[in-house]
Amino acid sequence: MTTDIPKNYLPQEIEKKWYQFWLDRDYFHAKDRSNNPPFSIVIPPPNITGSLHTGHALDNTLQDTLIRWKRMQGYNTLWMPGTDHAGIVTELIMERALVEEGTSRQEIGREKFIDRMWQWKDESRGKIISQLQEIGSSCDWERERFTLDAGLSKAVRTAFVKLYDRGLIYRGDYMVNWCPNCQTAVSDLEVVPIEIEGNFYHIKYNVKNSDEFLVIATTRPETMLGDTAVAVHPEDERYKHLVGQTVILPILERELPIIADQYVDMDTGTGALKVTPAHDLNDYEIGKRHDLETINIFDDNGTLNENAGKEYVSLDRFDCRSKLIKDLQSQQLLLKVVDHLHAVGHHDRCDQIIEPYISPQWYVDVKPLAERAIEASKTGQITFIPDRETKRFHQWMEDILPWSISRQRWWGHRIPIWYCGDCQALTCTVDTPDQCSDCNSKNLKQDEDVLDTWFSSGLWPFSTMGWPENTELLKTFYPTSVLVTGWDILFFWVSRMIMLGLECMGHVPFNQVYLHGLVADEHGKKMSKSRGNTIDPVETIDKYGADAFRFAIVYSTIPLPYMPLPEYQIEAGRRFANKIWNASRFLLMNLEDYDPESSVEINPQLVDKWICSRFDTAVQSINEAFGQFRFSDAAHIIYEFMWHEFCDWYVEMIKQRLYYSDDPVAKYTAQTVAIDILDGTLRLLHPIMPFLTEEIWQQLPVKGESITISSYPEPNQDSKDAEAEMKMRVIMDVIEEIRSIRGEMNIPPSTEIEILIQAPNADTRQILETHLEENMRSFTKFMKVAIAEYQEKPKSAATAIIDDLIVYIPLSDVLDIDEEKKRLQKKLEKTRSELENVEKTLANKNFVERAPKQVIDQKYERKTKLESEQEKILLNLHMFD
RNA sequence: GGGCGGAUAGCUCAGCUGGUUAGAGCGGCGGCUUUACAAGCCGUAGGUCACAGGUUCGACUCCUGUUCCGCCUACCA
Repeated sequence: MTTDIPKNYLPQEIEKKWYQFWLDRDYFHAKDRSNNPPFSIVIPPPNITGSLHTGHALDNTLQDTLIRWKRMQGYNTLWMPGTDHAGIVTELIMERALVEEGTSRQEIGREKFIDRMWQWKDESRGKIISQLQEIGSSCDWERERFTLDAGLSKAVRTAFVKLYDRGLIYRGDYMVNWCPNCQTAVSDLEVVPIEIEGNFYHIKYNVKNSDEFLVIATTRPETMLGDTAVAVHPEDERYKHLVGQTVILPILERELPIIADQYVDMDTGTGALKVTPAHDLNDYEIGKRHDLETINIFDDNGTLNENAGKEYVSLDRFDCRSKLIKDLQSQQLLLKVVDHLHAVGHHDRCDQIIEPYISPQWYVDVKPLAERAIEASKTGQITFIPDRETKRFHQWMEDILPWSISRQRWWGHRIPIWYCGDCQALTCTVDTPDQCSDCNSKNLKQDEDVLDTWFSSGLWPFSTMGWPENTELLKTFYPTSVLVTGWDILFFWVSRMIMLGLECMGHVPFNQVYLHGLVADEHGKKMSKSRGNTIDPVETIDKYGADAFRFAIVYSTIPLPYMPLPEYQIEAGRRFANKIWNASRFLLMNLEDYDPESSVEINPQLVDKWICSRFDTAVQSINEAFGQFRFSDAAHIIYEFMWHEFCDWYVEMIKQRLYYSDDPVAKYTAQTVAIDILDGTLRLLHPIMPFLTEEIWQQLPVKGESITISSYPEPNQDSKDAEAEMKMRVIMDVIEEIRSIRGEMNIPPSTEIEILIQAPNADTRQILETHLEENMRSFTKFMKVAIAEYQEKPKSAATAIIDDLIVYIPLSDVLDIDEEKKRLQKKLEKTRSELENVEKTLANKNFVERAPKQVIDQKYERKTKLESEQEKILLNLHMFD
């Protein structure tokens, strides 16, 4: 047999071709208006930080799968793509580059720095988009957006002004999480507590005009330079008498009041607490209660300022700590140092230790927005999948704190607030004002800060569709259908979109939120660069092909927080692709005389009816699985059907008709059904493996321009054929038993055997007589099959028992009698133990009285079958005696 | 401190609202150059379903408790 179709599937040559084909035909472009129902997803915009990782591949594969599925179902689908400017992270990358060039952002200035950022954005964006295309993402590229685009910037200003006018945005001096490295405030969510092995430094504070002293235990001795009090618990007998007195702060010799406050825990440390209102959130609260002075001892970059005293000014905070410890030691004021394990906040973008720091910042009072968000979830306007995320969402929303939105950075949306140099009034408008809204002065200066990146991404579901204009696109696609993203950004992003969507649009931004797990390695450990267990998507696609990668991803997407994606799974994806390729190759090679236009009436045989029935079951379960976001299940079902039903059984069984049949209708029927099922299976699979399915589909004798816009299979009750499935079960059982004997008896496939079957039941006999022989030829070489109501057992034969059937395979001299005995003995044991269980159950009065009739009937049936089998096995075993 | 999830074959996971013999992928072992596929085909071995109770005629499945593992959240210096 000759063919020009390669023996192995070679994805590299195929993927680019079809992606371009799809783009050229504009298949991914959504219509602004359509009679078809809408289905829309906005992409979680990747940060323009360089390139994509496996997490992105996962996220976008799932979105593409859903979009392609819905597109094929006839929906007007919009997958809105784009990228995020990602403020701080991207700036850090640029700053590193500048340092390498021997300069810095301060040196080149704000304007030039921003220019450089835009250049970087163009490069990075291009790389990201091409990677998204490599994995096959069917985004509507004509609508691609970037968070700093003019349109989106207008949306940001509009949203800001709206919130400001409602009084929900305010500015003030508060204690924030300050990153001395990035020199900006960061949000609570960006601070990750990391356990570190620190120390408790026990420091002696002498009481003024007394011989007494207090011992203070602290993990951060350098902050003592900003101490303005010492606090004890009001009921602490050890210290009660000292309250109201004064201690002398070591080194600076400042006088500090001893105060009593409920906050102090008597059992922690020494029970005496140094109070540094400027550098600790709790101390800040104590300070407010007791009207204490607030002394800031740090500069923006984490070095000590002049308030720290001459000895320490300009030192880095950790150098200061070391020096201070030495100085205290030399003055005998450091009593002891104890190991102490405690959690310290680190900035998740740069890993530096966060400093609590008082500074002027802008805030959104999100409490009222959060209440609406909770309401939207409780009333079912928005649902989370998996359901456990709903609770997480509620908990966080209920305890929400004001959102600090100003960042002391340059790359981002500058806050639309202008300060008047004359009357000090604030002007907040969407369009850049040319005069003060209060006194009309032209002496205006815009706020230097930019907004938190999440502020602009929070508007993404509608800013990308043209808001604040009331566009056709918004009317058609807002609220979007589903948001697909990792559970780790539920608070960062999803929650903000929900709040801002409700506020700006009056509706939730999406009806469903599917939160997938994070990609892990084969041992369930999260993939991370520091662990060195990452998989590079580009390399993976080069090596295995995009479809194999996608299949592995969908197959692995389980509803757990971490999902293993081992390399062997991607290999399995490649093998699956190759299997489909070859099955298709085989069918295509057998279509030389096939005329799809033929008027010949097909005449389906048992296997044809069977595969159609099985296909229908697959169609039904896959549609259900996708509808419930059970991605792994969908992939399993299609894999099982394609490989183990279509390839292993159906294709094998029709070989007879394709190769040897002299009945043209029989052959034509096999071709027609095979092509039909292959066509349907490819369409089922297309959302998961778009390239391979398109390549094959284009070669099939089926009508249509592209599988991408063909229809997705729907369940069809008419295809269900329980009788065909039952009959095929009998045939398959017999074939499997024969194969098992061949395997265990080591009979080479080339050896022809004789098969004798005893089938006392007339119906079963009929099935075997009609269908066995023709369907068995592809599976085993035999010279003769004899089916009868009763068969005399040949002298030395291997025996298989299936229900009331006995299959004999005479093996005159080759039969290993001991092996055969062992085989039967094993089967007997299995049958006997199960039979005992069934008998025990049926002997139980309570069972017979209370169990449903259906279950009881099943048990009786099972019992009959087992008894029949046992009896026959025993009979055959006795023949050896 | 509060909350969530997990514990099933050597590894990673399925097993839905309790009901025949607990499955898959990968791996193991044995056999096949069968003309679609060795990235394949056939056969086969592995599990007292973490532990202890309870509900039930019946529990991997439901309930309670215990032990591990992972995660989220929280201001204990």
